[in-house]
Amino acid sequence: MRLSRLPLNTFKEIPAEAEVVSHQLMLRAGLLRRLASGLFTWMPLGLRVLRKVEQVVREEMDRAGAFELLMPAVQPAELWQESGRWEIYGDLLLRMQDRHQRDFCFGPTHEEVITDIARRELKSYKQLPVNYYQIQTKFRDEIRPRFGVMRAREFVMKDAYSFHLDQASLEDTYAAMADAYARIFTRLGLRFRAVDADSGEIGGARSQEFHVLAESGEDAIAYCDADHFAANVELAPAMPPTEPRPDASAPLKAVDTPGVHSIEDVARFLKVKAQQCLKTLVVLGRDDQLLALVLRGDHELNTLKAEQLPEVQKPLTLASPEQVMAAVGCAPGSIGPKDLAIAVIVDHSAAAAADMVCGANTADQHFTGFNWGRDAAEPRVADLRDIVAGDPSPAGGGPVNIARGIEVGHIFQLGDKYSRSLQAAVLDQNGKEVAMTMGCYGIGVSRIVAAAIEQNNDDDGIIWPEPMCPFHVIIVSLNPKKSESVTEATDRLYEDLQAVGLEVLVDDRDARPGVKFADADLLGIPHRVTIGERGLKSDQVEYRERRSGKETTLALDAVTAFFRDRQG
RNA sequence: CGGGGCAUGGCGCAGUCUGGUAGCGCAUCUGCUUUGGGAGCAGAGGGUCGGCGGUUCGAAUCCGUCUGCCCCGACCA
Repeated sequence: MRLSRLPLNTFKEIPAEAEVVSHQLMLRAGLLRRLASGLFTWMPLGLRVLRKVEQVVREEMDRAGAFELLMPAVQPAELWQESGRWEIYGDLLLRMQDRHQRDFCFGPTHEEVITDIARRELKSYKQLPVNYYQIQTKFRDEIRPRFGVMRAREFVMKDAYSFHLDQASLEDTYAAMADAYARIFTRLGLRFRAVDADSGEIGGARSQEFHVLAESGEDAIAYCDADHFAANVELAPAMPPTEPRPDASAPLKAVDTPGVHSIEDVARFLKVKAQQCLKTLVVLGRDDQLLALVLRGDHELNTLKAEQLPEVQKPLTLASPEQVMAAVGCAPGSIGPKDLAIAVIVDHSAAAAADMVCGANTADQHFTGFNWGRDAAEPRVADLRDIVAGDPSPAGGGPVNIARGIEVGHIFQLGDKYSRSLQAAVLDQNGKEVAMTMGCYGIGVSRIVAAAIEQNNDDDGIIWPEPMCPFHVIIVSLNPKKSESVTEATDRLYEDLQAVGLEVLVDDRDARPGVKFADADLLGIPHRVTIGERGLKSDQVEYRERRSGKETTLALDAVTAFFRDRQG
């Protein structure tokens, strides 16, 4: 492709609307343009990247034995009513009517449609298992689209759905998909991690997320390299301390703490560490009874874990200050477990600590030297907190680390949720009708592009992993208008490199060298060959690798061989 | 949906408080010079100042209202 023909607009300045680096760079490099909130046009160079990702995904899905099909983006309401999700899905579902006032939606996902296909096409256990997939545009009317294509409303997703006679068969395909996903992200040249995950709204037994590791990631992942443990922090169990609780050594003492409420304030005021404090959170329980959850001051409440408790109302809701005042007689900032009028559940770590600081259930007072068993009954304990770096791995391999990641894939064992509601059944060996068991497997194709940039960029721009670069090589032609020899050498190299299978972008624009170098860096093309009159005098050109910035001089005649050897 | 912010040529912004004939940088076009890391000079084009209403002799500026967008929280590929 010749840049002199491609209307490419790059920006020096960062567009005000872009918060994260991938969004900024995609706009600056002219890969992406915004149409409306959460809606984007993939410009020619951006689309090339998207297509490459699609192709890797497609090849690995095919290799794993899945069959590609393409379902409609627009879906009739009847199917969604049948599954019960027409009501449940809420405003995330973009609804519309046709000219006959019949209800439709723009598909945010395709369980209903694929299950409809399955119940029509699959009649016998002999046809199972089968795994269908598509690469297609979804629409989810997100409350707050952001980060460009990372969380767009319209986005490209690979979604696969497998159908099975039994759980064992599902587990085989699930494992094959986990394997295929690992191959996909490896092939794309991304640093990633597969983690145990919450199955969320979709429901079902097992689920794993695939995260591209990046500082800017929205999710926190706990992992331990020694034992291969990896889980979303949402889900990672925090192990109870193995050390027994130290004996009480300090007397219980009430101290005045005027205007001191948050753990941070309390710790500073009393000159103790946050981990010497108890944090008491009051939440709504079942039957609207209030319930106190107690954590160590340096720990965070884990919503999912709290919601697992039978006493806790789901979704987890913090009690209002008024409710707290009415139930225990003081404001939320002064609550502690001693003589508390409501039920108390304590995190393992908080229960294993002695001589703690906690609220005194009286305005502007805290206790120091609080001890379980002495100052309050031995509490009911549970795992209530987020795992933190340094906690022991649940798999026993040593301390965990915390990394940040961008979720780009998610695989689920669905079970029979949809096959039951939509009555997708086959006849088994005994001629008996059984609901099929399902799995579903998603990859955010367009999100991968943004995630790759988040993981691979520097001050000068994007650094594409080679498997997803829009072009392998950019030839920067210096002052082609002025120099016949430069133009000739450029054209010849352009042909030669393409002939050995490379995708080549030629910067033959009538622009100054600095502009071309800056754009080449911004675009993130992995390899750059600079042809200028100066070097040509001795038949030499310059090669520069984008990622390392390393430059070498090559003989013009040797460039093609250089790349051919590199390709191996 | 709750909280905060913004809306002025394609992009980034000033001007708004204190009403008085819309400006800067980048980009674009022309010419000359320049040409190995985002050139210089000279000139040019391009804006109903988000929409609607109001106040005023006069509104980008004040008031009201609507819309769009961005950021922070609960969901997700």
